[in-house]
Amino acid sequence: MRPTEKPFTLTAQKVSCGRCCLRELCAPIDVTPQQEDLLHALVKQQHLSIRRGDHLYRGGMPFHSLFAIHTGSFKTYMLTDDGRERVEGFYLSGDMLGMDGISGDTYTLSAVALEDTGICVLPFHRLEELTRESPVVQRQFHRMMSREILRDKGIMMMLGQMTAEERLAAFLLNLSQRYEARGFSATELSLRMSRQDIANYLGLKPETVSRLLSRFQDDGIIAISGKNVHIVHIDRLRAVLGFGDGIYFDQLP
Amino acid sequence: MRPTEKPFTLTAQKVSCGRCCLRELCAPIDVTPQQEDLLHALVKQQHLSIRRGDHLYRGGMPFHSLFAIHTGSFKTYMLTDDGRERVEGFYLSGDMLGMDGISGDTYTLSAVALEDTGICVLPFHRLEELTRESPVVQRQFHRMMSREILRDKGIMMMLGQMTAEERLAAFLLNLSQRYEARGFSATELSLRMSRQDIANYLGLKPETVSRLLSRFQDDGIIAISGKNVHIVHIDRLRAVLGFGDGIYFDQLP
DNA sequence: CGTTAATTTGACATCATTCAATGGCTGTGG
DNA sequence: CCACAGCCATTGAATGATGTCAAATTAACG
Repeated sequence: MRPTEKPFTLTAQKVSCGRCCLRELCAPIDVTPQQEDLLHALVKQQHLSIRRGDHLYRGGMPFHSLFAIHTGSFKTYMLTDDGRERVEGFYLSGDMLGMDGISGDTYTLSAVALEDTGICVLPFHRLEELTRESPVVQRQFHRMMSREILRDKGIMMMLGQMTAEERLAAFLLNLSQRYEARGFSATELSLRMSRQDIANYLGLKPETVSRLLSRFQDDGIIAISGKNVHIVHIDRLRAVLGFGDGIYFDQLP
Repeated sequence: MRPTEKPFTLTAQKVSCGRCCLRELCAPIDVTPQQEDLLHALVKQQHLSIRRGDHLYRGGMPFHSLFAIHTGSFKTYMLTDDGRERVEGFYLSGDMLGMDGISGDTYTLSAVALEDTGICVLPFHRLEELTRESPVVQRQFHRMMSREILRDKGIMMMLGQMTAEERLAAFLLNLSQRYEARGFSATELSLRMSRQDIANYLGLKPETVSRLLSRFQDDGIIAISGKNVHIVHIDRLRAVLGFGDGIYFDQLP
């Protein structure tokens, strides 16, 4: 029926935040080399490799550390009382994971690798010590947490008042923006998550996501080849959102 | 058509966190009297009265302070690009406002008083100083921010996978829980916000909220008299939610 | 290469919205 | 105190978007 498009490849590999996997803690203010050294001292001790499908942490596990994604991507989800899962977010290289654990002694969400990944471990008590020593690091850490709050507000906005079509457009544009910030192409997306995960995240059913992707393709806005999505007309995708640029529905530019 | 029920009155006035309006910063761990004095020194300098309908802050205003609600209630909302508003939350006495401003130099949301209110001002740079001096205060502040994140995750869960009926039940149960924690009746709610605000918050239309309230009343679960809602069978209201107790859709017990 | 799971697509049902009309409350000024 | 205006809330009927169920196709993986 619909022609199978040629497969796409990602065009670059480097993370935008220079030599640092602590994008979240460094951005948007440039920290001094000295402060960056402090942060690196924090993380360079412990690295972990998590294979696709394995968990970085699970809800209920004791909380000790935050994690910065060095390479790869994760999804986080929350289990409902009756055992279903609710996808909370997708995290790419440079993103910080584990902030859901700070308020209690345990993690609330679960984080599972969408591909083979490398992550940096930040013992939280060390980070707290560090923030007491350096007001700049403290401020950055607070900004990071507040940014997570804003991101969630943005998702709430999406879930609360966007149509299915708008949600999917916002999702694709958000990914595009984040890929671009990491040095990948903004128009050739490699979706690491299943349609079901996307649907769950957007508060929709997989069938709806599938239908909408097909509709976008029929309209010539995107071209799909399995997990690869080529954004043909990013302006028309933005037009689907009307005025809502998705600036708030965001995970750090 | 439906009989007008007798009006209800709230049964108590006191805030649960003793002499402190900093519920969020004190809970759930008991701070020592000494630490509490520190916190009080923070806030006792500045108090504000905001009248019903007036704004505590607006999106775009420069961020300097957090606010603890002493008496009264607020709603927060975000303006969309085309001028409509999206209600983000309702805040009661003891709740903290303004955390949306930490990540930038300006507030992102706007906060408007739903009734005449009294609030305590916490200059953020003072709070940051304080957290550098006291690891306990620091931890509490981090918990508070993380709790805001969890709360938002809970709302996302609601918006993402609950039906309209479940959302309204969750909303009423959440309010009930929070009223009770503040020494009010858990079954006699005085809704300070309009139906439109409720609908907006829940991602629904006012007509739907109105219809569902009527249905709950017809079913004998609640009794409505204008802005006063009497929960007749709180267990049946919980049953509407199935297993989801709304434990995550919460604003500190 | 075969088995299994994921995705796509169609037909239909359902829930929530939209449009429209009525009724009730609140605050204001005479 | 009453009357009026304006907004908010309720209710009904019809529409439309998204979910449900089922089947066919494709992709994933050992």
